[in-house]
Amino acid sequence: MKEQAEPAGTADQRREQMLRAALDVIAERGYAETRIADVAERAGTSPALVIYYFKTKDQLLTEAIRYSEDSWYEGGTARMAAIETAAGRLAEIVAMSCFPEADADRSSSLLWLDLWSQAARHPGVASVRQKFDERWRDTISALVLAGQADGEFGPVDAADFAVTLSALLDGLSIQIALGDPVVDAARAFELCMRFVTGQLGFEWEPPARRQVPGPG
Amino acid sequence: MKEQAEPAGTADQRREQMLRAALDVIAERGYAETRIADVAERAGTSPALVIYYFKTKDQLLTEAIRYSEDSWYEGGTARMAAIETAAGRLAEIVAMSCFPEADADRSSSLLWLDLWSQAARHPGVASVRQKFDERWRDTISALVLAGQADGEFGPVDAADFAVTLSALLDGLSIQIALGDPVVDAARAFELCMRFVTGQLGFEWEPPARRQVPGPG
DNA sequence: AGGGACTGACTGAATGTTCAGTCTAGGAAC
DNA sequence: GTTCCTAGACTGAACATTCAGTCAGTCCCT
Repeated sequence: MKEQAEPAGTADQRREQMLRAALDVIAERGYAETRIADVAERAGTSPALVIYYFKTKDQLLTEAIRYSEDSWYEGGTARMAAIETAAGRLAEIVAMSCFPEADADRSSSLLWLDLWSQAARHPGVASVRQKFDERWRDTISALVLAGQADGEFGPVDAADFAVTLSALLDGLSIQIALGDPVVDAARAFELCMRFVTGQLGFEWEPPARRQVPGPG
Repeated sequence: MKEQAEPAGTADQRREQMLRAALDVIAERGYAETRIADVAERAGTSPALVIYYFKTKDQLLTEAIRYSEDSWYEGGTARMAAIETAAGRLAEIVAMSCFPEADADRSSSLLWLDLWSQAARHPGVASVRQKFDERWRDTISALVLAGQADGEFGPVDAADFAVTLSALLDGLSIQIALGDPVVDAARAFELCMRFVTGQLGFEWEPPARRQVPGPG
């Protein structure tokens, strides 16, 4: 038995280890600049083994992105399930996009920029994004319908609202990810919540559990 | 004398010709996959000449992006100058983002995806984006103030509105650029105008000059 | 003649992928 | 219990290609 950095474990663990390593490197160097050798080094193995698990570099990176998006989404929905009101869950959705560093996988927003630009040319990445966006909009839409059924929200077209809100969140994420001096996470959150409450016609007070920027 | 595709002309013309060629290639292959040889071929010259004009590949691509953004912005503002009402000018702003193909430089929205992802790592590109966004938000903000002075628009914080609208436009541009089946240009335009009119409190009727999708 | 525009032929480094094996665990045969 | 065998995990060393950037020199205009 040889002692590696990690006990190596099963093949599935190895795969996941490599996916995480790939995400680390993508966050640091960007999708296009990520080399197999980097991923291998980060995972404590050789480039050959990386190719052994994922046939090509493209496949590795595409799977890594899917992995990241899935765990980001799952983490969020798990957190949402613990919230009582539809308004609170909607606030959580907005917070997920505005405060990415609060998540287990930090720097998901930087990853999105690469996801979008790669989706333009790589069909594999495009389908990841497509499914991800669809799921995301469906989540918002279902949440609106639930809130309307409860009488929390006013009447708006749920599908239209979902498209608009997700676009707004994407746009704000860009500014946050790129560190725009005018649009930091706190302001993005506030502006977004203002839009949401205005559209759906409800008042929102911070649940005092999650830290929210004080009044300006 | 050998006949090239173009008579070559002055050095400045050559530069611009190369910048245009670079934009063509970036649109086709993406920023990261763009090779000097591609640009040279498209411009009808040799790779060596491209390096002769732009010292490095980075410089070529960065300048190309700046060139594209500038001409997109200038084209838009020129068109806006011909519009009487603030509401009409605001509609033009929204249209600029939603119908990029109508512009001289098509496919500017695909370029944005690369711009954002490259801005995350390349300081040169980052500053292009930074200045571009600032100018864009200032334009919106000034327009809102003008409309308020004319009594066309209701009272909203111009700066907040500019941040929100520009983010919304960015987000919708992503969907349009990537050909999302749920969000085409017409729907994006309609949703965006609904947001704008709702926030600023004015009615908007298509000026009948620019083609706008008829009612559903 | 001289200088700027321009080129073909190179080079050197980077890097994805292949390949020919090595090592280990575990099961079957005896 | 020992031996043999196999499949899968894993590796070091190469291979093949791609591509940015260099250079020595040519052509043309003034």
